[in-house]
Amino acid sequence: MKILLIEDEPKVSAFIKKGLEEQMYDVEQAYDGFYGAKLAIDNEYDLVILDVILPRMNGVEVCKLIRQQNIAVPILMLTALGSTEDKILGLDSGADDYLVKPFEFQELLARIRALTRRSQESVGTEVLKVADLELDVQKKTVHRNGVPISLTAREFALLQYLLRNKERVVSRVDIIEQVWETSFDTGSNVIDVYINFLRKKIDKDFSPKLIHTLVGMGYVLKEMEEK
Amino acid sequence: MKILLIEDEPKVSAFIKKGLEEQMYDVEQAYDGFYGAKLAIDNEYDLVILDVILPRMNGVEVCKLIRQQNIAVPILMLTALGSTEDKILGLDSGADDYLVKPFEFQELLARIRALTRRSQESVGTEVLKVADLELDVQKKTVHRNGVPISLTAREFALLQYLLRNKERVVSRVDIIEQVWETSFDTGSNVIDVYINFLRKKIDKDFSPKLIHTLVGMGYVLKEMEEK
DNA sequence: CTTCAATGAGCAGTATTTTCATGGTCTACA
DNA sequence: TGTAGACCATGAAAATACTGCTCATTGAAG
Repeated sequence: MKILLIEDEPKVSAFIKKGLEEQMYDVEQAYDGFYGAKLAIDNEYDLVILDVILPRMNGVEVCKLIRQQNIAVPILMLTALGSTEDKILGLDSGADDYLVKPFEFQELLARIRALTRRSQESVGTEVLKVADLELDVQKKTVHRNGVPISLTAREFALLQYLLRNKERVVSRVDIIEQVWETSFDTGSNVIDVYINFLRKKIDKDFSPKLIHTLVGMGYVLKEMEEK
Repeated sequence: MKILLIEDEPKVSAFIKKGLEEQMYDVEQAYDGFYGAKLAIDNEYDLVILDVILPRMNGVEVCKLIRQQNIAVPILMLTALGSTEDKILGLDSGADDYLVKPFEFQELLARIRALTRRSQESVGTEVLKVADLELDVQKKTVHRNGVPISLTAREFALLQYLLRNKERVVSRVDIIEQVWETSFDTGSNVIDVYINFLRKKIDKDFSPKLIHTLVGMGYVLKEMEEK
């Protein structure tokens, strides 16, 4: 569990770091807002603890910047500024929790547990399902009705995307952007071809069919009640 | 945004409810822990606000019970118990935040925003309705009186436009511009034809009729009281 | 060198979109 | 009350767009 601690006061930072490390957290430190933001954006942390009053860039700005980069890491603001106004400012800039100094270390730990609980849950075996089709994201295996099915990397990525959006129609543009990670329209029919591959492997010998075409709209993965 | 408020003190509950409703939240109330837990488990809320001291089942128990059911709804504990020990107990029972009474209402609102931010971000499920007709923008599905109806892309776009302007007369020019995305008047009657297609699929086998012609003006989608 | 994933091109078949022609309905006005 | 003209509904056919699938080529991995 990696935590980024952005706090300019060396003694406070060291104290928190020590306390967290006793709980087996892996702590990295930043001593100013700008560098802290850079670390948060370039690395993957499980939590950011963020002081508000910081040199070079204040905590609220750091928070906004991180969120602007579309990074969803939990952020806990930790500061001496205890007015309701400050709290609102902090929370509305994208922080998930706001704790006022001085605080009891046990409370900080409890709040850290609450914030990191969700991401911990998801670690482990993520299995996507629809009807009798199962896809294990970590193991990279796919089964339909218990029968193992082997897919290529691209096929797997496509199926995974369809599963994450099951019941929802996804357009070719969505697929190209998310699975192929290009938005450049090559006028190609790769997607059609791959949908075809998946159909052969996943739908051909089974029923009900799960991959459906909506002409002019895209594809859906679902058990169809209609038609 | 639906919030479940579990609080036994009627005056406090009413006060919070009123304040939340002013912010356009949809609030349901429970006055004891057992009933509150039942509501939280049987329904889908965007947030649960949970008092700790409650009749029949205390807040910590409620929280544990909800989490045992594998329900990930954000839970905000709101209580007079302000000791660090109480906070830890609350947060570790599965709550996401813990606010001590008395509190400033603005802080509660900010914390609610922080807790609900994530679920809002997630792919919103936008459903347009009129009478017993429902259209899911993402899933691209249409139901009337629970019966699934399949539409082509153009039909869907037209119906979606009518739904977004339900109760309001839209002219042929509006439709051509918004749905066909051309303003060039081709002197064609495509729109009439498509209205006809929609009528067959949506109004033919149902009642009341929803698509109405206003001669010389255009079309409306609404439940007609008159005529 | 062989194998196989990845992709583009082409074409046939199908579904959708649009046009066209016909007939109906409503309204204004003599 | 009758009728012309504007407006609308609808079936069918034509035009078009879209999709499924095969095949050939490329390029990377082993």
